[in-house]
Amino acid sequence: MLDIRFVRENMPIVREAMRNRRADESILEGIEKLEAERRRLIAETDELRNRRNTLSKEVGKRKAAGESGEALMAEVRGFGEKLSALESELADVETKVRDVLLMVPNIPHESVPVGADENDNVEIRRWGAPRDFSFEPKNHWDIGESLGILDFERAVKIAGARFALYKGLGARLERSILNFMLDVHTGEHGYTEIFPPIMVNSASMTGTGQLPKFREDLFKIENSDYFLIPTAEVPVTNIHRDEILDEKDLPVCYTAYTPCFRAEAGSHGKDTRGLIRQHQFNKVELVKFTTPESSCEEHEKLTANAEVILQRLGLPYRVIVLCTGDMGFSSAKTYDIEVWLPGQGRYREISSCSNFGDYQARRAGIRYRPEGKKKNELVHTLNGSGLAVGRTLVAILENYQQEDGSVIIPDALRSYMGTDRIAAG
RNA sequence: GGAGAGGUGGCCGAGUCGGCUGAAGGCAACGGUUUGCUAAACCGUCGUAGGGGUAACACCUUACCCAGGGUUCGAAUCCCUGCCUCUCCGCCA
Repeated sequence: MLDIRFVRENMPIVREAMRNRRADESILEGIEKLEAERRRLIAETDELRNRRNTLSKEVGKRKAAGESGEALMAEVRGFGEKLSALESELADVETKVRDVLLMVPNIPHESVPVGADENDNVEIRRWGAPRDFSFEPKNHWDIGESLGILDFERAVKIAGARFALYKGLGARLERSILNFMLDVHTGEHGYTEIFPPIMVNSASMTGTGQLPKFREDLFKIENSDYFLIPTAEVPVTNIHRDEILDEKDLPVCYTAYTPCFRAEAGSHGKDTRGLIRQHQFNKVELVKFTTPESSCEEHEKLTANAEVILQRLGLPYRVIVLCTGDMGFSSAKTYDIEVWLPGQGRYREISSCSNFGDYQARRAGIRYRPEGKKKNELVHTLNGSGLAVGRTLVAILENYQQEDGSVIIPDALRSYMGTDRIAAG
């Protein structure tokens, strides 16, 4: 959420940001009047309350002095109605202002390229070279099924479309990948491991920005206020909701493995086969809380931390910066890491690393005490996948497939797998 | 699931029969004095948010003692509902 004061004083900037994002500017209609009204009502109610409080104290004094406060009491009695009318009017206006603010996306960082859609994203760098195949590379679902390590048909029977069943070395590969990732991030990159609840309440979903705007993307548990998390970002960022952190503890860096659940509303027909787009998938997430001064630097580091995983696994990838039109709602700047998939002959997203600035922190009330200053300030929050586990498995199957149908296990995973190859039979 | 107890500032903890309590006291923290250094002692500061105000401070004011309602001239203090925590019993992994 943006600061109402910032919005009020910088309307042109806000409007331009929304235009650049292809967001619907019309929700800003009337916000200035509402905000002026809000402040007018605050002044009015405060004034009335002040008079009431003063007179009520006077009643107390008179009673203590043995006099009757009846006359005053009668006078103040009349305040009640006026006051509650004003209060409900104010509450109403405040809700309206807040509702608008919750629908306004973050302002893109100045370094973000302006663009309409994914075609305007800008590639920053590439690592590794796609391998030359002496045969026609297969896609991962064919590889997985013929090796007997992925079973999509039975997953449909058990749950439905967009679910997968991993079996034998397939299940083990998934587990190996996520353990490897966690070991690298905790052991080498200094992140603290978290294993959070994977169902959260609506306050947490609002804190990180999934609610109210993206409800249809979430799975909701019936007869409760619980939602299945779409990413560990939600529970992990909300660890410090409504807290004030010490500057000396910053940056706070967490990594968490969790299953993630997404309704994938509006993506009918996209990636219907294979593991790319599932209702349930595993992800290792990286989350940071930093000072405003260091958030850009920490963003680069976080992205680099995710890249290391691909490098260790020998998977070619590229990093792109999302343009204004393709960025997520709460993000100020996002790098996507895309891994090369020979089966598809193109790069596919495997990680998305975002700097949210103070946008989530304001919603979620996450602040810190700057050393030497009196005033608390909002932290900056960042997160990124480090990485999506299922898609990493896809990339390994496709990049390391052999002509005989077997798959070589990358060196980094062999100790986890207990084998160097997955072969049929 | 049954029966009790409770939710106060960064932490601990007091708040009498509702008024002068934004909240005693302690700890921690910060600034200072003292000290050969450390420790100790002493003095002071020390919640958050909104609005007004200021060049910026100062300052004024409102709200907040789990949340939401209610009673009252006036509520941390009384009543109701919800959420959460703890203890005991039962049950289950």
